[in-house]
Formats: sequence, structure tokens, C-alpha cells
Amino acid sequence: MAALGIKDIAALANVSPATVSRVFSAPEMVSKKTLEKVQKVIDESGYRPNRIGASLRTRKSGNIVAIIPDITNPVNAGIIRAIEQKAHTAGYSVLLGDTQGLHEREQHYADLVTHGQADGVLLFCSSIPFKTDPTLNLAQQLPPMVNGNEKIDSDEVVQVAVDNVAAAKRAVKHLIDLGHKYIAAVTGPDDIASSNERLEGYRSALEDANIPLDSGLCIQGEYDVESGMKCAGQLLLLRQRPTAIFCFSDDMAIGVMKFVQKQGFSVPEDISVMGFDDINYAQLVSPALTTVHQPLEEIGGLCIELLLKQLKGEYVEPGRRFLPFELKVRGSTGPAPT
Amino acid sequence: MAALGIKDIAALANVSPATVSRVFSAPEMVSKKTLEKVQKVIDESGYRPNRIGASLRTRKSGNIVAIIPDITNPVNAGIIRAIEQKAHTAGYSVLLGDTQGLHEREQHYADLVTHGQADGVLLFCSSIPFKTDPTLNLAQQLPPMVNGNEKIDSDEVVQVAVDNVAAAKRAVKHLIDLGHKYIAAVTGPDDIASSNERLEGYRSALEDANIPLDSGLCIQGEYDVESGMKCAGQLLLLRQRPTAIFCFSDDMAIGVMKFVQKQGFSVPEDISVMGFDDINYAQLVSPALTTVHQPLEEIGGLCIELLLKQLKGEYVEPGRRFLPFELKVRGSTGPAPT
DNA sequence: TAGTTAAATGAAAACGTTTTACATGTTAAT
DNA sequence: ATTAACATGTAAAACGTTTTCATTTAACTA
Repeated sequence: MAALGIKDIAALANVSPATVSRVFSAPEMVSKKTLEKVQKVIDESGYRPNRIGASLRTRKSGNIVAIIPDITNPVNAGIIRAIEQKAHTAGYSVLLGDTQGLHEREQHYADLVTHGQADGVLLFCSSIPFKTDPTLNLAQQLPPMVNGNEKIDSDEVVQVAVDNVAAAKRAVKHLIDLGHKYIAAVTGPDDIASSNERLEGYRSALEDANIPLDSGLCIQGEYDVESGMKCAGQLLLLRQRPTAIFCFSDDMAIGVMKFVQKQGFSVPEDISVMGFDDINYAQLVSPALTTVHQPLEEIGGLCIELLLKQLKGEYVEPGRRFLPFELKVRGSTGPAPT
Repeated sequence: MAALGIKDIAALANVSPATVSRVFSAPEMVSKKTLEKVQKVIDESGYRPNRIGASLRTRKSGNIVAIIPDITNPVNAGIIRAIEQKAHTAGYSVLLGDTQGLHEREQHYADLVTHGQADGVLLFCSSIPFKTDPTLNLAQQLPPMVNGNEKIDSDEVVQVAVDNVAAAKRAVKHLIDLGHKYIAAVTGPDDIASSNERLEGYRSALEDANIPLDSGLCIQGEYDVESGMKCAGQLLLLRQRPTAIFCFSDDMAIGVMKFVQKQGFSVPEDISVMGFDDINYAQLVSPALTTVHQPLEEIGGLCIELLLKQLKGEYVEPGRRFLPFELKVRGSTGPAPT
């Protein structure tokens, strides 16, 4: 069953390939009569137009590639789902580029667009995986692209995220308001921009409250549950133990909560724990996790929207766009022990 | 900066396009001298071969499409990650088809292969989204495909999953061994094969123990946390309340646990709760969830392996392949109250 | 050296569409 | 009846590769 092509259909229907093509892409410019005739042949033959052929001609693949560190992370999964839905209704398919944090992989997936396999990039990491000529205008060297959830150090790329410094600041303020003075931070890897921004917010909140910054209270984690546990272990060893721990991800927060509870402390009576992200499971652990809500659906949605706009050829103002976060106060934070 | 093609490179290097092509795909059959010459031109010009052009000629897109109900479900996310990794090292990119359980979407994504945009399908749902002629041999009408984690009613398709009936049976036996007699089941949607298989395992375990089947104890959920809560609500209303609840997903189990706890029951003293899947968070709720472990990595890995084999043209024996499950006994199950 | 074989290269067709430029047929206006 | 204008349709080029087959070049053999 050698798949038949547009020419075969044309022959069967006694029209030219051009007409068949128009039946799909511009039916209004073919007469009703021939339209029906061709349609009938198409239906009867089960003809499936080959999109590769079309892509070659139109120079559009109909794909976009989403580059994310780890699909297993609920934050990313939520964003990806939103993207996928909207891309689908816009007629695009999404290629999943799970990098596991490897730059080499970022490169690889970015290459999909330079190789014509994708028309645009959704980038959820903090560096531009394209070789660019620094003497030239950056924006002109980039394909349609939007950076989500992270920060790229350039005001020429369009970016959407939550205001991490404001959000972290708000979170820490919550702890300060509860009377905490020894507030630890469990950060993410230091090559991740969002983590550094959250750290800045943490510092800023302490500064506003005239609480001296104690670098011993800042521990670097890996954003996952295990590293949360590990960091909690380190924090509990401190001579002056923190009364509150602000974690830069819910997973880490859940990890520290588990660990401190296992050590016999109670949350929040002895130690308050705060997360960041508001993944589904944040409400389901005990006690429910106080955290900063990120609007995943909106983030993903805006990213893809802005990308689609670019793909349509519309101009999209570069720069950052902030989406609103929300402090979710639940059971894992409480007044500082006296 | 009109992207330059293989002909331009050929011209620049004073060779034919064929030679340039060979530099990439069969460097061993071009002499060292010309190889270097061409390579130099390629490097200097920053030439990126257009994969669409190549695809058209070779009739291979280099993509595979993974059709899943919901990427937000940790089970699916885990599987997809495994797939993505192996696909990547094999030179394939994966198109993500998140269907939200909609058949129409399954169709759409399956169409990607009939349209040449993907070379094979990984199908994580329980019906074949291709129109097939029932009078003809099924296997010959299907593209390279493997069905994962579900069950399709045909012995002509290659399938990989956990033995759901055995697994569910094992789970219920655990509860029976603890002395439970009133064991409820919170199932998934009844058009999902895996759920029906688990139900069968549940029945079989009861039968073996001579416990009469009480259909009032079987409630249909939606696999997610909310539906778990809802079902728990119904179960607690029963005149003869169950002492154990077996949920067909961890999410639902977490939901019922939350709910029964909120109603003042304690788990497992009053009611034992059992899940299925063993997602990460199963260990992190309180009490930790007893559940059936599914080897996500292995499932995804085997799926993609079998698909790659087919794509290489090798024959793959159709039929089901079972991967081992494992009962994880944790804190949410205990002896039946006396 | 001439003859033979093997290795390296090139010319051109093919993959399946879209689209431009043009041709034909039809209608409306004079 | 003649022409202009328009509606439909067509032929053919183009998109960027790969690959078959023929040809040239290089490398041996006798």
C-alpha cells in the first residue's frame, strides 16, 4: 500500500495537484463543483497529505520545542500541560526537550529549530543555547523564542515568570511577621537564576527587618526532596538552630519537613517550614505546607501565546513579564517559639 | 542571512552536493583530503543541514509521538522521562501528545504518523486510534507502535505493562492477611482497561478468601486526589463501613486518606488505605502509603526500546510483556480493628 | 607501460508539497 | 459582437536533502 500523493489524487479527480492543494488550504478559491469532486476522491482513497513535503515547501515544521530541566517536576509538568493544550489548538505540536539540567542537551534541543524541525523555542532554563555573535544585535540572531520561569541576562529576549525576588521577600516577611529571627534558606543550585533571585528576596526581607544576614543559615539544595532532607540535617546541627526554614521549592520543603519531624521536632511548633511553588501535594502533606503559589497554567499559557504571536510574524516587545504570585498560608508555619 | 544549503556548501568547497551529504552520513567513503576541505567550509559557514529536506527524501522524520492521558500525573511523567532519555540517545525526538483522556485527541496525535511527522507511536491508552479495516490483518495496518501501561484488546499489538490483575490481587491479599473483611475498592473510569484488570484482581483475591463480593463497596473514581476524597465520602456513609480501602491509584488513596482523617478516623487504626503506583509522594504523606510499586523507568524504557527495534525494521513479537510489580508495605495499612 | 580493479566523486532524479505566473473559460459591459 | 474583467484551473519551479548509477581518478598488478 504505497501511500498515494497529491498527484495521484489529482489524477484520480482529473484536476491538477494545485487544485487538490487548494482544497485543503484555500477551499474558497475552488468552485463548489470541483471541490466536491476532489473531496470525494480524497475520502474514498483515504489520502493523508504528507506534512513533511508541505513543510519543506513552506519552511514551517508546525512544531515548537519546549526545553525544560525535568518533566518529572510537577511545576514543569503543569506548565507543559498548559503549553501543550494551547499549542494543539493553534495547530502546533510540541517536542519535549527534557534536559536533566545538562547544557549539552539544551544545545541539542535548541538545534532542532536551526535544523528546521521546530519553528520556535520555549526555554525554561537560564542561558541561551544558541551560539550568537556578540558584535551583532542579539534579538535578530534568535529564532522565535520565549523564556519562561527563569531569567536570562538580556533585555532583548521575551521572558515570563513570577517576580521571584518579590515573592521570596513576601514569603520571608510572613515568617518575620510571625516573630522568627533565625530564618534559614534552602536554595537551589547557584547557576539557576530563579534561585538567585529568591535569595535576593530573602536577603532583602531580612534587611528590611534589620535582621543580620547569617550566611551559615543559607544552604544550597538541588530542588528535590532528598536534598531537602540533607539540608535539614545540616541545619539541625547548627549551634543556633533556625526556628524557620524557607525552602526555594516545595519538594525541598517537604523533604526538610519529613526530616525534622523524623528527628522529633514538630512543625510548626518547633520549626516553621515554608515552600515555594504550591504543587498539588503541598496541601496533602502534614501539616499542609505554607508556600508561594505560582500560576503554572498562566505561565505556560502566556509563554505559548507570546511564542505563537511571534510565529505569526507579529512583533512582541522583549523584556520580562511578571505574573502574580500568591502567598498560601497553611499549617506548616506558625509563631516563633518563645 | 538566507540560510545556505548543501548546494552552497558544495559550491564553496568545489565538490558536489553528494559529497557534502556523505561528509555527514558516510564520512568513511570520502577521502581524507576532501573531507577536511569540506569540513572547513562547513565550520566556517556555520552550515546547518535542514532535516526537513532530509526527511522528505528518507521518509523518516526522526520523531516519535507519545500519547498519554495527562502529563501532570506523576506516573506518566516518570514514564515519559524514561522514554525521552532513551529516544534522545537513539537520535529521536519525542512529540508529546497529552490527550486529557479525549479520544479525539488520541486520533489527532496518531495522525501525526500517518502524516509523516512521526515514525512511530507510543500509546498509553486503551484503544487503537487508527481507522483500520477489520477484514484485513491488523498488524499490517499499524505503524510501528507499542502500547504501554494499558491493555488493548488484540494480540497483534506489542504491549508492556505490569500484570494489573496479579498486582491488585496481591494488594488485596495483603489486606486480607491483615484480617480485613470489608474491603472497599475505589476504581478508575470503567473505560480504562487497567482499572478493569485491577478490579478483576480485587475480585479474585476476595473469592480466594471466600469473602463475598459486595458491589456496594466498589466505587468508581477518576484516578485523581479529588475523586478519592469524594469516594471516601460515599464509603463512610455506608451502614457497614469498610475497614480497608484499596484505591487504584496513589492519588486517590491520598485523597481518601485525607478525607477519612479529616472526618476523625485514624489511618490505619480505624481504616487501612492502600494505593497503587508508588509515586514519590506516596512515601511523603502521613502515614506513608502502602502501595504497589510500578517500575516506571523500566516500563518507559522497554516501550521505547521495543519501538526503536521496530523502527530499525526488526521484528518484534506482538503480545503482552509483563514487568514486575512490588508490594510496598508502609504505614497506611494495619490489622483490621477488632 | 599497459591493463585491471578499487576507491572517490559527480550528475541527476526523486521525495510530496505549495505557489507563482500564466492560460483558459465565463460573465458583464459597452 | 467585441472587449474587459474576472473566476477557475494548470504547468512548472521550488523547497533541501539523499541515493543510484555512471564516471573519473587513483592504486595496484603483471
